[in-house]
Amino acid sequence: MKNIRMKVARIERDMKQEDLAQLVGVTRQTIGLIEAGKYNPSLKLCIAICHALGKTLDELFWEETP
Amino acid sequence: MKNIRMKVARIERDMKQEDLAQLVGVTRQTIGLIEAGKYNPSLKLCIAICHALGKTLDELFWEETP
DNA sequence: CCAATATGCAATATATATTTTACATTATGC
DNA sequence: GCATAATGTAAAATATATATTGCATATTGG
Repeated sequence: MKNIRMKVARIERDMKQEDLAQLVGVTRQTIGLIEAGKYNPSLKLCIAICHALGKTLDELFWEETP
Repeated sequence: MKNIRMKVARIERDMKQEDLAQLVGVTRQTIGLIEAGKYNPSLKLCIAICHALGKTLDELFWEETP
């Protein structure tokens, strides 16, 4: 499922996918695919993205429904 | 780094590593290695573990320090 | 103490996240 | 409209999470 929260948080910070990618040390494609919901990212990467965007795991990646 | 919060949450629920493993659909070894801090689990697995233990991502996996 | 259970640990195999490269499509400013 | 930047997408290669098996060690209950 698409991660719209992550995309919104990124745009709030006026970042391109590539900006975020460089900040967290991955490729632009990886960021795009995570936003598109086509990747199941690693915990470390999730945490790095959160720090880069000033959010927490729950704010960007939590899902209530089991 | 060892994930002591996850281990505590598991023991609070009186679960063995194997119980949790079955609940979230992985191997006992995978749970053990995550608790030992030797794996960088996927987001989906983290969320499944959280649901099984009645916690959220921030409670079990968040790290303040960049 | 003993027996059973739970956990640690290591090697190999497999699945999948991530990279790399390249091109197509979409948005944005002028 | 045009030019440029931003994003989507796809195939092949690589890195790494996870599975499997087996055995060692620790822990717990009797």
